[in-house]
Amino acid sequence: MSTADTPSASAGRKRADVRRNEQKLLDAAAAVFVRMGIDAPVREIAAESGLGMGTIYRHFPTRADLVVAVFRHQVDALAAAVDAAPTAGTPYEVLRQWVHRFADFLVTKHGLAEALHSDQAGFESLHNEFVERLMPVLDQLLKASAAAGYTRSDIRAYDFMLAVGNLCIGVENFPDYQARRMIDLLLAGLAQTAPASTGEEPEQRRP
Amino acid sequence: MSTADTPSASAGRKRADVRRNEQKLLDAAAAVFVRMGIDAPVREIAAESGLGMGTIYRHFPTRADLVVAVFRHQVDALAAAVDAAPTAGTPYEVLRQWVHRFADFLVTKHGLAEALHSDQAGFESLHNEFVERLMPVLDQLLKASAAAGYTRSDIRAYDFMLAVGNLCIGVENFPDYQARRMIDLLLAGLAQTAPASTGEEPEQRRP
Amino acid sequence: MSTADTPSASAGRKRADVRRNEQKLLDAAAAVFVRMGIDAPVREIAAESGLGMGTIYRHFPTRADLVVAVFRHQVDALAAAVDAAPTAGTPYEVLRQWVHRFADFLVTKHGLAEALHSDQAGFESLHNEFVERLMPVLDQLLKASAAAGYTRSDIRAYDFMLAVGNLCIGVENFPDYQARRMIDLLLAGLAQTAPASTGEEPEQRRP
Amino acid sequence: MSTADTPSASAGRKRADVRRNEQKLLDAAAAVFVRMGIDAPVREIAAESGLGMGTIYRHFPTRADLVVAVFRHQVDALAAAVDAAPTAGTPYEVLRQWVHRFADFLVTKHGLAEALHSDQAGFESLHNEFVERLMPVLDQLLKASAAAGYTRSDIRAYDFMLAVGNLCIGVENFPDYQARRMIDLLLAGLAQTAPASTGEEPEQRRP
DNA sequence: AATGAATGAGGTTTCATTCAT
DNA sequence: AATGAATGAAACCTCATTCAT
Repeated sequence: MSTADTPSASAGRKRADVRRNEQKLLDAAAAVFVRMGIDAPVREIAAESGLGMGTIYRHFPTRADLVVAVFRHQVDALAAAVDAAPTAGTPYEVLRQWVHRFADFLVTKHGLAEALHSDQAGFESLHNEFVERLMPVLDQLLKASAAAGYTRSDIRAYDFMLAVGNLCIGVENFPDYQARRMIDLLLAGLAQTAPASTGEEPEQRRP
Repeated sequence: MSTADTPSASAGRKRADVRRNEQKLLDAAAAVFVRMGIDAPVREIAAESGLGMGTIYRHFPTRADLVVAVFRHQVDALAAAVDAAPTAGTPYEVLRQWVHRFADFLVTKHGLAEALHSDQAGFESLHNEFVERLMPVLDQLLKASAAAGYTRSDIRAYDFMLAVGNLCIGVENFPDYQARRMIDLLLAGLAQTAPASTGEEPEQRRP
Repeated sequence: MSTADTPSASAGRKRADVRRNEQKLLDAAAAVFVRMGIDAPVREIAAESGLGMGTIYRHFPTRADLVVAVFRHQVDALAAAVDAAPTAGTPYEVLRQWVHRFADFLVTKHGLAEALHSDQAGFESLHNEFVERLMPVLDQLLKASAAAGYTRSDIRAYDFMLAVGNLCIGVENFPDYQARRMIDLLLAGLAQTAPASTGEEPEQRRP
Repeated sequence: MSTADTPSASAGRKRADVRRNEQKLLDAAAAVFVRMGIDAPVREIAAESGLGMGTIYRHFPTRADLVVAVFRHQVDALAAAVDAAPTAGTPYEVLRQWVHRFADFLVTKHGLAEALHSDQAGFESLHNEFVERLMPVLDQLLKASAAAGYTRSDIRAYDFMLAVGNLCIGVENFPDYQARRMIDLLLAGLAQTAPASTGEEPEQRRP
């Protein structure tokens, strides 16, 4: 009666603990992933989190579950970013900014870009998660830009997304590699639409 | 001059055996790398080659040594290709063809593109090998194309090489991913030189 | 007199709950034992019962306690069977029927016969339970049959009980094994008493 | 030439070592099986043998392989025993002696009798090994005894063998259990053939 | 009294690497 | 020089059991 669904002191407390532990795990995993890559030993994550190994298995039966969970937040944010942005510029510029934000995300998570394309069994779900959440967003951006005549319309969001992801690989291991420039190059290639054919487009593109 | 380094009859014979074994190992490793990836168990390679594991370690103390050796031949061929090619087209076309040949090479070697950017200790030498052998070639091609006005001149061969390599990652695991189109996009970005600023360039570019 | 030990209304209610839970546990355990054997994970039983694991430990601190409790009912029934039976035949026939009923019991409980002779620490109590409850019964049957001249009198109930139990082992894993025939063989061996000592017995035995 | 197939010093030595190690493993496993049962940790056996765990897996990939190997010798001896014995008595007596020797074997190997009927995956091979090697022998003994009129002819060697094996279970855990007497009881049951038909047999049986 | 999250010992298995022959 | 047996560290995963709520 009284305890309806108000998180009562006792029931609520327990749930809070559990959630806190899950957060600890996610934080620890994120840290360890940065330090040792996505294949880090479970024990390492357990140690980092201060929790037991069994707890990890309870929360995330599969390594992929953990990886997906670790990054879900940021993937969500990324997916939401496109709506939040107050259309700061041309569709092409919006696209460009989002792509770089995507790259930011990948680059700051050591091993994430690599894991995205891993052939390791069990990482399909990670790949899928990204594709399902982000590809629609990117697709929308690409279509808008193409519709406005800024970019080619024959590039698939899937390919483009993976390509950007791939270009981020190795940034940390080879500090001399300038992934950003390559991403810009790819974006430039996108912009190089069948240009001078009519001559009107340029004005359209650069008003 | 040529045979000068043949020691004695017996020693020479030995050397032939050794060299034959080395070749066996390289062939076996190449086959296994295709089958199981670049991280295949040493024992697997030993079995494939018909030789003992100890022999592998004698010849190639480090896994990277073996990997480098396995691909050196093809790297050499790639490096030589640029001279051999009878300038079949514009510098940009030559560049384009070489880049795709490079991609061919990476894509057909399961796991090679990945290994190139691996952070696994011991794979720097593989990276270095590629950089040392191929970057000069690519640099030359880029410079030629830029000098002829086809492409931007502010792109470093190092970045471009790694970028192309990166774009090849995942081809086998995600068959839907069309790496070639993305490589072409990158090349297109390269071509999109500082464009309509003067208006003369276009003629220069497509004579 | 009878309800004298009911404490207070509230406490009594509690007790009812507790008893109900205990029954749930016993039912669940019985089901799980059949499904997964006597060593089934505690969690499995908890899940089956709808109760928590801690509750199991409260009621049955030791696995053996649970096992014993699960089967106590049927052990009791078996112990009682001898009185209930309206002496349907010769003492030997009564003995034989009881032995087969005992075998029925063991065979239908997956893993019970095995557990009875397990060296796993903690199963002594199971063994003891069986010995304490059933051996007296069997002893009585054996003595009656021997006294009537049907069977040897030099066989201990303890040995015989364990032997019958043992003969039931493997019935499920090796469907070709015909435990019943072997039990009958054992019973036949029992009947082969030191024969013609007096001369009257034989007629009595095989009329 | 000279090294034909004579176990040369170098080649022969290695092989000898390997064999010696295998023997060490078998001895160690036998000891550990006695001490801790047939499910003893691999590490324990490794420790006992003074060899590494990997060596065990090399020699005996499966636990069952090891178990079978440990007991093969004695199984062989048991299988051979029937021929070696200089027919010391009636067929029934020969049968009886062999059965007891079989029991000796099982009883002295802690956990063997249990393992023979284990439902643990992977022990089928142990069961099979026993059945294949020993059942024919027992079958022959049973048939001989039956043919000479000493015993019933309707008992299958398979059942009888398993029964004897079963009766040995628990000898060590329950020192009060007299398995031998039960085996004799089973044998007695076997002998109690449809006797009184002629009346001569009894004399024949107990001269 | 009940719950079930957390713990971590314990067992398994794989493979890179060494080294005696 | 070649061999491959041996080693053992590492990683995985499962549950019995405890204990805070």
